[in-house]
Amino acid sequence: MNIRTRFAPSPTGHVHIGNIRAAIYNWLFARHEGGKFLLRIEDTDRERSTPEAVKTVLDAMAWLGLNYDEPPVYQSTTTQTHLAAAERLLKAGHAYKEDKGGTGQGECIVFKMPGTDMAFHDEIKGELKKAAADMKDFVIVRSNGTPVFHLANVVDDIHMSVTHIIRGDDHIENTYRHVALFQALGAPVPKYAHLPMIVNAQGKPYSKRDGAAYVGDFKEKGFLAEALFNYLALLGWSPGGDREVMSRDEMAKLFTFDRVQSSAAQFDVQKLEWMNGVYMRSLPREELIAGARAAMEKQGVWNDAIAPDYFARVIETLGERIHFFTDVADQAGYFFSDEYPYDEKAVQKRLKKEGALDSLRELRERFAALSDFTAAATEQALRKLAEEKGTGAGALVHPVRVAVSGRGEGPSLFHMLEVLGKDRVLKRVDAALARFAA
RNA sequence: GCCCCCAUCGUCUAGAGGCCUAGGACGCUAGGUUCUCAUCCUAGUAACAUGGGUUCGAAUCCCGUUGGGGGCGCCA
Repeated sequence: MNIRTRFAPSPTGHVHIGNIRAAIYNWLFARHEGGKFLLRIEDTDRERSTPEAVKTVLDAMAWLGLNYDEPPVYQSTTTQTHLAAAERLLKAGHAYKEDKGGTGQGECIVFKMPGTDMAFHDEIKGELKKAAADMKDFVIVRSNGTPVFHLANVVDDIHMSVTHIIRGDDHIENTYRHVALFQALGAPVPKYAHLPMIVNAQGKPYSKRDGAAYVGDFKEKGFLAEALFNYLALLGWSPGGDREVMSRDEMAKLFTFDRVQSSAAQFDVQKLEWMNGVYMRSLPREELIAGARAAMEKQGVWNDAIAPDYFARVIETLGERIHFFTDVADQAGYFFSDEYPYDEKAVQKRLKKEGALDSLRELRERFAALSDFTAAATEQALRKLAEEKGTGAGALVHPVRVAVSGRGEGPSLFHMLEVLGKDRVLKRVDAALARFAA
Protein backbone atom coordinates (compact mmCIF):
# COMPACT_ATOMS: atom_id res chain seq x y z
CA MET A 1 0.00 0.00 0.00
CA ASN A 2 1.30 3.42 -0.93
CA ILE A 3 1.03 5.54 2.14
CA ARG A 4 0.02 9.13 1.51
CA THR A 5 -0.39 11.68 4.26
CA ARG A 6 -1.15 15.35 4.02
CA PHE A 7 -0.96 18.55 5.97
CA ALA A 8 -3.92 20.77 5.15
CA PRO A 9 -3.53 24.15 6.79
CA SER A 10 -5.79 27.09 6.27
CA PRO A 11 -3.49 30.07 5.65
CA THR A 12 -4.31 32.63 8.30
CA GLY A 13 -1.01 34.42 8.48
CA HIS A 14 0.27 32.32 11.35
CA VAL A 15 1.15 28.67 11.79
CA HIS A 16 0.27 27.45 15.24
CA ILE A 17 2.62 25.00 16.94
CA GLY A 18 -0.24 22.54 17.33
CA ASN A 19 -0.75 22.55 13.59
CA ILE A 20 2.90 22.31 12.73
CA ARG A 21 3.24 19.45 15.18
CA ALA A 22 0.48 17.69 13.24
CA ALA A 23 2.48 18.41 10.09
CA ILE A 24 5.57 16.93 11.73
CA TYR A 25 3.71 13.73 12.61
CA ASN A 26 2.35 13.48 9.09
CA TRP A 27 5.85 13.93 7.74
CA LEU A 28 7.36 11.48 10.21
CA PHE A 29 4.77 8.82 9.47
CA ALA A 30 5.11 9.20 5.71
CA ARG A 31 8.89 8.96 5.96
CA HIS A 32 8.66 5.99 8.29
CA GLU A 33 6.47 4.15 5.83
CA GLY A 34 8.37 5.22 2.77
CA GLY A 35 5.22 6.96 1.58
CA LYS A 36 4.45 10.46 0.40
CA PHE A 37 3.82 13.58 2.40
CA LEU A 38 1.57 16.11 0.70
CA LEU A 39 0.57 19.68 1.30
CA ARG A 40 -2.84 21.16 0.64
CA ILE A 41 -3.50 24.81 1.23
CA GLU A 42 -7.12 25.30 2.23
CA ASP A 43 -7.38 28.82 0.95
CA THR A 44 -11.08 29.08 0.33
CA ASP A 45 -11.54 31.84 2.85
CA ARG A 46 -10.82 34.74 0.53
CA GLU A 47 -10.71 37.21 3.39
CA ARG A 48 -7.77 35.73 5.23
CA SER A 49 -6.07 33.69 2.55
CA THR A 50 -3.76 36.30 1.15
CA PRO A 51 -0.59 35.47 -0.77
CA GLU A 52 1.38 36.59 2.26
CA ALA A 53 -0.55 34.20 4.50
CA VAL A 54 0.22 31.35 2.11
CA LYS A 55 3.87 32.34 2.12
CA THR A 56 3.88 32.15 5.91
CA VAL A 57 2.86 28.51 5.69
CA LEU A 58 5.40 27.70 3.01
CA ASP A 59 8.15 29.46 4.95
CA ALA A 60 7.36 27.57 8.13
CA MET A 61 7.46 24.28 6.23
CA ALA A 62 10.75 25.14 4.61
CA TRP A 63 12.32 26.35 7.84
CA LEU A 64 11.49 23.10 9.60
CA GLY A 65 12.54 20.99 6.65
CA LEU A 66 9.07 19.57 6.13
CA ASN A 67 9.53 18.84 2.47
CA TYR A 68 6.49 17.63 0.54
CA ASP A 69 6.63 15.16 -2.29
CA GLU A 70 4.20 16.70 -4.73
CA PRO A 71 3.33 20.28 -5.63
CA PRO A 72 0.96 21.83 -3.08
CA VAL A 73 -2.73 21.61 -3.93
CA TYR A 74 -4.59 24.87 -3.55
CA GLN A 75 -8.15 24.24 -2.52
CA SER A 76 -9.33 27.40 -4.21
CA THR A 77 -8.66 25.63 -7.51
CA THR A 78 -10.67 22.51 -6.76
CA THR A 79 -14.06 24.03 -6.04
CA GLN A 80 -15.62 22.55 -9.18
CA THR A 81 -14.82 19.01 -8.09
CA HIS A 82 -16.45 19.70 -4.73
CA LEU A 83 -19.61 20.93 -6.37
CA ALA A 84 -19.62 18.02 -8.80
CA ALA A 85 -19.38 15.66 -5.85
CA ALA A 86 -22.32 17.42 -4.23
CA GLU A 87 -24.34 16.88 -7.41
CA ARG A 88 -23.53 13.20 -7.36
CA LEU A 89 -24.61 12.94 -3.75
CA LEU A 90 -27.83 14.69 -4.65
CA LYS A 91 -28.49 12.27 -7.50
CA ALA A 92 -27.69 9.26 -5.41
CA GLY A 93 -30.04 10.41 -2.69
CA HIS A 94 -27.30 11.02 -0.13
CA ALA A 95 -28.10 14.71 -0.04
CA TYR A 96 -31.06 17.01 -0.39
CA LYS A 97 -31.76 20.65 -0.92
CA GLU A 98 -33.11 22.95 1.71
CA ASP A 99 -33.88 26.64 1.74
CA LYS A 100 -34.35 27.72 5.29
CA GLY A 101 -32.37 30.88 6.00
CA GLY A 102 -28.68 31.20 5.32
CA THR A 103 -26.07 33.38 3.78
CA GLY A 104 -27.21 33.26 0.18
CA GLN A 105 -30.62 33.52 -1.41
CA GLY A 106 -30.73 30.11 -3.03
CA GLU A 107 -31.02 26.65 -1.55
CA CYS A 108 -28.25 24.93 0.31
CA ILE A 109 -27.33 21.26 -0.05
CA VAL A 110 -27.51 19.10 3.03
CA PHE A 111 -25.78 15.76 3.41
CA LYS A 112 -27.91 13.00 4.82
CA MET A 113 -26.22 10.97 7.53
CA PRO A 114 -26.73 7.22 7.09
CA GLY A 115 -29.02 6.94 10.08
CA THR A 116 -27.09 4.06 11.56
CA ASP A 117 -24.61 3.93 14.43
CA MET A 118 -21.08 4.55 13.24
CA ALA A 119 -17.64 3.46 14.32
CA PHE A 120 -14.09 3.74 13.09
CA HIS A 121 -10.71 2.60 14.26
CA ASP A 122 -8.42 5.41 15.28
CA GLU A 123 -4.73 4.55 15.08
CA ILE A 124 -4.09 6.38 18.33
CA LYS A 125 -7.32 6.30 20.31
CA GLY A 126 -8.59 2.89 19.30
CA GLU A 127 -12.24 2.09 18.56
CA LEU A 128 -14.42 5.19 18.43
CA LYS A 129 -18.16 5.03 17.99
CA LYS A 130 -21.19 7.23 17.90
CA ALA A 131 -24.91 6.53 18.06
CA ALA A 132 -27.09 7.46 15.09
CA ALA A 133 -29.24 9.66 17.28
CA ASP A 134 -26.26 11.83 18.12
CA MET A 135 -25.42 12.69 14.55
CA LYS A 136 -27.22 15.22 12.46
CA ASP A 137 -27.36 15.94 8.76
CA PHE A 138 -25.12 18.84 7.79
CA VAL A 139 -24.74 21.43 5.08
CA ILE A 140 -22.16 20.68 2.41
CA VAL A 141 -22.89 23.50 -0.04
CA ARG A 142 -24.01 26.91 1.17
CA SER A 143 -26.99 28.68 -0.33
CA ASN A 144 -24.51 31.03 -1.99
CA GLY A 145 -23.12 28.05 -3.87
CA THR A 146 -19.81 27.58 -2.08
CA PRO A 147 -18.70 24.24 -0.64
CA VAL A 148 -18.37 23.82 3.09
CA PHE A 149 -15.18 22.56 4.78
CA HIS A 150 -16.41 18.98 5.28
CA LEU A 151 -17.17 18.46 1.60
CA ALA A 152 -14.06 20.21 0.29
CA ASN A 153 -11.83 18.40 2.73
CA VAL A 154 -13.13 14.95 1.90
CA VAL A 155 -13.30 15.45 -1.86
CA ASP A 156 -9.75 16.77 -1.96
CA ASP A 157 -8.52 13.88 0.16
CA ILE A 158 -10.14 11.49 -2.30
CA HIS A 159 -8.50 13.20 -5.26
CA MET A 160 -5.16 13.28 -3.54
CA SER A 161 -5.52 9.59 -2.63
CA VAL A 162 -4.76 10.33 1.00
CA THR A 163 -4.52 7.09 2.93
CA HIS A 164 -3.91 8.40 6.45
CA ILE A 165 -5.42 11.46 8.01
CA ILE A 166 -3.38 12.66 10.96
CA ARG A 167 -4.86 15.69 12.69
CA GLY A 168 -5.82 17.14 16.06
CA ASP A 169 -8.36 15.30 18.15
CA ASP A 170 -10.62 18.34 18.06
CA HIS A 171 -11.64 16.83 14.71
CA ILE A 172 -12.92 13.58 16.12
CA GLU A 173 -16.56 14.60 15.90
CA ASN A 174 -16.05 15.68 12.29
CA THR A 175 -14.63 12.31 11.42
CA TYR A 176 -17.99 10.56 11.61
CA ARG A 177 -19.29 13.01 9.03
CA HIS A 178 -16.25 12.57 6.88
CA VAL A 179 -16.38 8.80 7.02
CA ALA A 180 -20.02 8.97 5.92
CA LEU A 181 -19.04 11.25 3.05
CA PHE A 182 -16.27 8.94 1.86
CA GLN A 183 -18.69 6.04 1.90
CA ALA A 184 -21.46 7.93 0.14
CA LEU A 185 -19.00 9.00 -2.54
CA GLY A 186 -17.92 5.39 -2.98
CA ALA A 187 -14.36 6.11 -1.95
CA PRO A 188 -12.21 4.03 0.37
CA VAL A 189 -12.22 5.42 3.88
CA PRO A 190 -8.74 6.50 4.93
CA LYS A 191 -7.24 5.56 8.25
CA TYR A 192 -7.42 8.16 10.97
CA ALA A 193 -5.01 9.13 13.72
CA HIS A 194 -6.18 11.84 16.07
CA LEU A 195 -3.49 13.69 17.95
CA PRO A 196 -4.01 15.03 21.44
CA MET A 197 -3.97 18.77 21.89
CA ILE A 198 -1.10 20.91 23.06
CA VAL A 199 -2.33 22.76 26.12
CA ASN A 200 -1.22 25.48 28.50
CA ALA A 201 -0.70 25.32 32.26
CA GLN A 202 -4.45 25.57 32.74
CA GLY A 203 -5.12 22.64 30.46
CA LYS A 204 -6.68 24.87 27.80
CA PRO A 205 -5.56 24.84 24.17
CA TYR A 206 -2.20 26.57 23.95
CA SER A 207 -2.58 30.01 22.48
CA LYS A 208 -0.73 33.20 21.77
CA ARG A 209 -1.66 34.43 25.23
CA ASP A 210 0.45 31.67 26.74
CA GLY A 211 3.61 32.87 25.02
CA ALA A 212 5.15 32.08 21.69
CA ALA A 213 2.55 30.01 19.88
CA TYR A 214 3.39 30.42 16.22
CA VAL A 215 6.28 28.93 14.33
CA GLY A 216 7.40 32.42 13.35
CA ASP A 217 7.65 33.43 17.00
CA PHE A 218 10.16 30.71 17.71
CA LYS A 219 12.19 31.48 14.66
CA GLU A 220 12.30 35.11 15.65
CA LYS A 221 13.29 34.32 19.19
CA GLY A 222 16.27 32.48 17.82
CA PHE A 223 15.31 28.87 18.35
CA LEU A 224 16.93 26.43 15.98
CA ALA A 225 14.57 24.63 13.64
CA GLU A 226 16.06 21.25 14.53
CA ALA A 227 15.48 21.87 18.22
CA LEU A 228 11.88 22.93 17.75
CA PHE A 229 11.27 19.96 15.48
CA ASN A 230 12.76 17.56 18.01
CA TYR A 231 10.90 19.09 20.94
CA LEU A 232 7.56 19.16 19.16
CA ALA A 233 7.98 15.59 17.94
CA LEU A 234 8.46 14.51 21.53
CA LEU A 235 5.42 16.42 22.70
CA GLY A 236 2.98 13.55 22.48
CA TRP A 237 5.24 10.90 21.05
CA SER A 238 8.06 8.90 22.56
CA PRO A 239 10.32 6.40 20.86
CA GLY A 240 10.37 4.45 24.11
CA GLY A 241 13.17 4.15 26.59
CA ASP A 242 15.30 7.17 27.35
CA ARG A 243 15.85 8.60 23.91
CA GLU A 244 15.24 12.29 23.52
CA VAL A 245 17.75 14.11 21.39
CA MET A 246 17.54 12.57 17.95
CA SER A 247 18.01 13.46 14.33
CA ARG A 248 14.89 13.60 12.22
CA ASP A 249 15.97 10.50 10.38
CA GLU A 250 16.15 8.59 13.63
CA MET A 251 12.74 9.91 14.58
CA ALA A 252 11.30 8.87 11.26
CA LYS A 253 12.76 5.43 11.68
CA LEU A 254 11.22 5.03 15.11
CA PHE A 255 7.87 6.74 14.58
CA THR A 256 4.74 4.64 15.06
CA PHE A 257 1.23 5.53 16.16
CA ASP A 258 1.20 3.07 19.01
CA ARG A 259 3.80 5.24 20.69
CA VAL A 260 1.76 8.41 20.41
CA GLN A 261 0.20 9.56 23.65
CA SER A 262 -3.57 9.80 23.76
CA SER A 263 -3.73 12.53 26.37
CA ALA A 264 -3.03 16.23 25.97
CA ALA A 265 0.49 17.55 26.44
CA GLN A 266 1.47 20.77 28.15
CA PHE A 267 3.90 22.96 26.30
CA ASP A 268 7.05 23.56 28.36
CA VAL A 269 9.26 26.35 27.05
CA GLN A 270 11.97 25.59 29.58
CA LYS A 271 12.51 22.17 28.16
CA LEU A 272 12.50 23.57 24.65
CA GLU A 273 15.16 26.05 25.73
CA TRP A 274 17.26 23.30 27.19
CA MET A 275 16.95 21.28 24.01
CA ASN A 276 17.78 24.31 21.93
CA GLY A 277 20.94 24.61 24.01
CA VAL A 278 21.87 21.05 23.23
CA TYR A 279 21.57 21.73 19.51
CA MET A 280 23.29 25.07 19.86
CA ARG A 281 26.31 23.49 21.51
CA SER A 282 26.64 20.91 18.79
CA LEU A 283 26.54 23.50 16.04
CA PRO A 284 29.63 23.68 13.82
CA ARG A 285 31.66 26.88 14.36
CA GLU A 286 30.84 28.30 10.94
CA GLU A 287 27.12 27.98 11.54
CA LEU A 288 27.41 29.55 14.95
CA ILE A 289 29.30 32.47 13.44
CA ALA A 290 26.88 32.86 10.56
CA GLY A 291 23.88 32.69 12.86
CA ALA A 292 25.30 35.20 15.30
CA ARG A 293 26.14 37.60 12.54
CA ALA A 294 22.69 37.27 10.98
CA ALA A 295 21.13 37.98 14.36
CA MET A 296 23.24 41.07 14.84
CA GLU A 297 22.35 42.34 11.40
CA LYS A 298 18.72 41.86 12.25
CA GLN A 299 19.16 43.62 15.55
CA GLY A 300 20.77 46.47 13.69
CA VAL A 301 24.03 46.25 15.57
CA TRP A 302 26.21 44.68 12.93
CA ASN A 303 29.01 46.84 11.68
CA ASP A 304 30.91 46.09 8.50
CA ALA A 305 34.07 47.24 10.22
CA ILE A 306 33.95 44.08 12.32
CA ALA A 307 36.64 41.88 10.86
CA PRO A 308 35.61 38.28 10.13
CA ASP A 309 38.62 36.97 11.95
CA TYR A 310 37.92 39.10 15.03
CA PHE A 311 34.28 38.08 15.02
CA ALA A 312 35.25 34.44 14.82
CA ARG A 313 37.50 34.82 17.86
CA VAL A 314 34.75 36.56 19.82
CA ILE A 315 32.35 33.72 19.07
CA GLU A 316 35.00 31.18 19.95
CA THR A 317 35.58 32.88 23.28
CA LEU A 318 31.89 33.17 24.08
CA GLY A 319 31.48 29.50 23.22
CA GLU A 320 28.82 27.72 25.23
CA ARG A 321 27.59 30.92 26.75
CA ILE A 322 25.67 31.57 23.55
CA HIS A 323 22.24 30.06 24.09
CA PHE A 324 20.60 32.16 21.42
CA PHE A 325 22.25 34.00 18.58
CA THR A 326 20.91 37.22 19.97
CA ASP A 327 22.95 36.67 23.12
CA VAL A 328 26.06 37.89 21.34
CA ALA A 329 24.75 41.42 20.97
CA ASP A 330 22.70 41.31 24.15
CA GLN A 331 25.43 40.04 26.43
CA ALA A 332 28.72 40.77 24.75
CA GLY A 333 28.27 44.09 23.03
CA TYR A 334 31.47 45.32 24.67
CA PHE A 335 33.40 43.32 22.12
CA PHE A 336 32.15 45.63 19.42
CA SER A 337 31.97 49.03 21.04
CA ASP A 338 33.74 51.06 23.67
CA GLU A 339 30.39 52.53 24.62
CA TYR A 340 29.26 49.67 26.83
CA PRO A 341 27.07 50.15 29.90
CA TYR A 342 28.36 49.41 33.37
CA ASP A 343 26.25 47.08 35.42
CA GLU A 344 25.68 49.02 38.62
CA LYS A 345 25.63 45.97 40.86
CA ALA A 346 28.85 44.65 39.43
CA VAL A 347 30.50 48.05 39.86
CA GLN A 348 29.41 48.21 43.50
CA LYS A 349 30.58 44.73 44.22
CA ARG A 350 33.87 44.71 42.37
CA LEU A 351 35.13 48.25 41.81
CA LYS A 352 33.73 50.17 44.74
CA LYS A 353 35.30 47.68 47.04
CA GLU A 354 38.11 48.67 49.40
CA GLY A 355 41.40 48.68 47.52
CA ALA A 356 39.91 47.46 44.27
CA LEU A 357 40.91 50.49 42.25
CA ASP A 358 44.43 50.52 43.67
CA SER A 359 44.86 46.89 42.72
CA LEU A 360 43.47 47.62 39.31
CA ARG A 361 45.96 50.46 38.89
CA GLU A 362 48.86 48.19 39.78
CA LEU A 363 47.62 45.49 37.48
CA ARG A 364 47.31 48.01 34.67
CA GLU A 365 51.03 48.72 34.93
CA ARG A 366 51.89 45.04 34.83
CA PHE A 367 49.71 44.61 31.75
CA ALA A 368 51.28 47.67 30.15
CA ALA A 369 54.70 46.08 30.54
CA LEU A 370 53.68 42.92 28.72
CA SER A 371 55.20 42.59 25.29
CA ASP A 372 52.85 39.94 24.01
CA PHE A 373 49.32 40.12 25.29
CA THR A 374 48.26 36.50 25.17
CA ALA A 375 45.87 34.87 27.58
CA ALA A 376 48.77 32.97 29.08
CA ALA A 377 50.78 36.14 29.57
CA THR A 378 48.02 38.16 31.22
CA GLU A 379 47.13 35.26 33.42
CA GLN A 380 50.70 34.85 34.54
CA ALA A 381 51.06 38.58 35.23
CA LEU A 382 47.82 38.69 37.18
CA ARG A 383 48.57 35.66 39.27
CA LYS A 384 52.01 36.91 40.05
CA LEU A 385 50.69 40.23 41.28
CA ALA A 386 48.02 38.47 43.34
CA GLU A 387 50.67 36.36 44.94
CA GLU A 388 52.82 39.39 45.74
CA LYS A 389 49.87 41.14 47.30
CA GLY A 390 48.85 38.01 49.14
CA THR A 391 45.33 38.08 47.75
CA GLY A 392 43.38 35.56 45.75
CA ALA A 393 43.39 35.89 41.99
CA GLY A 394 39.71 36.73 42.15
CA ALA A 395 40.44 40.04 43.84
CA LEU A 396 42.12 41.14 40.62
CA VAL A 397 40.14 39.20 38.06
CA HIS A 398 36.77 40.66 38.95
CA PRO A 399 37.71 44.34 38.89
CA VAL A 400 39.34 43.96 35.47
CA ARG A 401 36.36 42.15 34.11
CA VAL A 402 33.98 44.86 35.19
CA ALA A 403 36.34 47.56 33.96
CA VAL A 404 36.76 46.19 30.44
CA SER A 405 33.27 44.76 29.90
CA GLY A 406 31.01 46.54 32.33
CA ARG A 407 29.69 43.18 33.41
CA GLY A 408 30.00 40.93 36.41
CA GLU A 409 29.98 37.79 34.34
CA GLY A 410 31.27 36.68 31.00
CA PRO A 411 33.77 34.45 29.28
CA SER A 412 37.12 33.41 30.61
CA LEU A 413 38.80 36.71 31.52
CA PHE A 414 42.20 36.04 30.02
CA HIS A 415 40.82 34.93 26.68
CA MET A 416 38.56 37.92 26.71
CA LEU A 417 41.55 40.23 27.27
CA GLU A 418 43.48 38.59 24.47
CA VAL A 419 40.62 39.04 22.03
CA LEU A 420 40.12 42.64 23.10
CA GLY A 421 43.82 43.37 22.69
CA LYS A 422 46.30 45.26 24.80
CA ASP A 423 45.51 48.77 23.63
CA ARG A 424 41.82 48.53 24.22
CA VAL A 425 42.23 46.83 27.56
CA LEU A 426 44.58 49.53 28.86
CA LYS A 427 42.35 52.28 27.52
CA ARG A 428 39.29 50.79 29.13
CA VAL A 429 41.00 50.23 32.45
CA ASP A 430 42.15 53.86 32.41
CA ALA A 431 38.64 55.02 31.60
CA ALA A 432 37.19 52.97 34.42
CA LEU A 433 39.85 54.17 36.80
CA ALA A 434 39.06 57.78 36.00
CA ARG A 435 35.33 57.24 36.09
CA PHE A 436 35.09 55.42 39.39
CA ALA A 437 38.00 57.04 41.24
CA ALA A 438 35.73 59.58 42.89
C1' G B 1 -27.99 20.32 28.58
C1' C B 2 -26.53 16.24 25.11
C1' C B 3 -22.40 13.44 22.77
C1' C B 4 -17.24 12.20 22.65
C1' C B 5 -12.14 11.98 24.39
C1' C B 6 -8.52 11.82 28.36
C1' A B 7 -6.13 10.71 33.44
C1' U B 8 2.05 8.06 36.05
C1' C B 9 6.70 13.20 39.56
C1' G B 10 5.36 20.73 38.78
C1' U B 11 6.23 19.49 33.12
C1' C B 12 7.39 15.83 28.87
C1' U B 13 7.40 10.77 29.37
C1' A B 14 9.12 4.98 30.25
C1' G B 15 5.96 1.22 31.82
C1' A B 16 1.85 -3.10 27.43
C1' G B 17 -0.12 -8.36 35.05
C1' G B 18 4.98 -10.14 38.52
C1' C B 19 11.74 -7.28 36.21
C1' C B 20 8.27 -1.21 39.94
C1' U B 21 10.64 -0.23 47.38
C1' A B 22 7.74 3.03 39.46
C1' G B 23 12.96 4.47 35.32
C1' G B 24 14.73 8.80 32.22
C1' A B 25 14.59 14.03 30.80
C1' C B 26 13.34 19.32 31.90
C1' G B 27 12.82 22.30 36.21
C1' C B 28 14.15 23.04 41.20
C1' U B 29 17.66 22.25 45.57
C1' A B 30 22.59 21.01 47.41
C1' G B 31 27.60 19.94 46.32
C1' G B 32 32.02 19.52 42.86
C1' U B 33 35.07 21.82 38.75
C1' U B 34 36.36 27.18 37.88
C1' C B 35 38.43 34.04 37.67
C1' U B 36 32.57 35.13 37.25
C1' C B 37 28.86 33.28 34.11
C1' A B 38 27.83 29.28 31.00
C1' U B 39 29.09 24.20 30.23
C1' C B 40 30.09 19.70 32.63
C1' C B 41 29.88 16.00 36.86
C1' U B 42 27.49 14.08 41.48
C1' A B 43 23.49 13.78 44.81
C1' G B 44 18.62 15.04 46.27
C1' U B 45 13.37 16.48 45.41
C1' A B 46 8.80 14.67 43.45
C1' A B 47 3.87 10.72 40.60
C1' C B 48 0.60 5.67 39.39
C1' A B 49 -6.74 11.04 40.66
C1' U B 50 -10.42 8.07 43.50
C1' G B 51 -13.74 3.79 44.81
C1' G B 52 -14.96 -0.97 43.49
C1' G B 53 -13.96 -5.40 40.95
C1' U B 54 -10.95 -9.52 37.97
C1' U B 55 -6.39 -12.19 39.50
C1' C B 56 -2.09 -15.93 43.55
C1' G B 57 -0.48 -10.87 41.96
C1' A B 58 -2.30 -4.69 39.08
C1' A B 59 0.46 1.68 37.32
C1' U B 60 -0.79 -1.98 33.74
C1' C B 61 -7.53 -5.44 32.50
C1' C B 62 -13.13 -4.10 33.61
C1' C B 63 -16.94 -0.77 35.88
C1' G B 64 -18.39 3.57 38.61
C1' U B 65 -16.94 8.42 40.62
C1' U B 66 -14.24 12.83 40.36
C1' G B 67 -11.45 16.02 37.53
C1' G B 68 -9.78 18.04 32.82
C1' G B 69 -10.49 18.72 27.58
C1' G B 70 -13.17 18.65 22.91
C1' G B 71 -17.70 18.87 19.94
C1' C B 72 -22.84 20.18 19.23
C1' G B 73 -22.30 26.57 12.63
C1' C B 74 -24.76 27.75 5.58
C1' C B 75 -16.33 28.53 10.56
C1' A B 76 -12.14 25.70 9.35
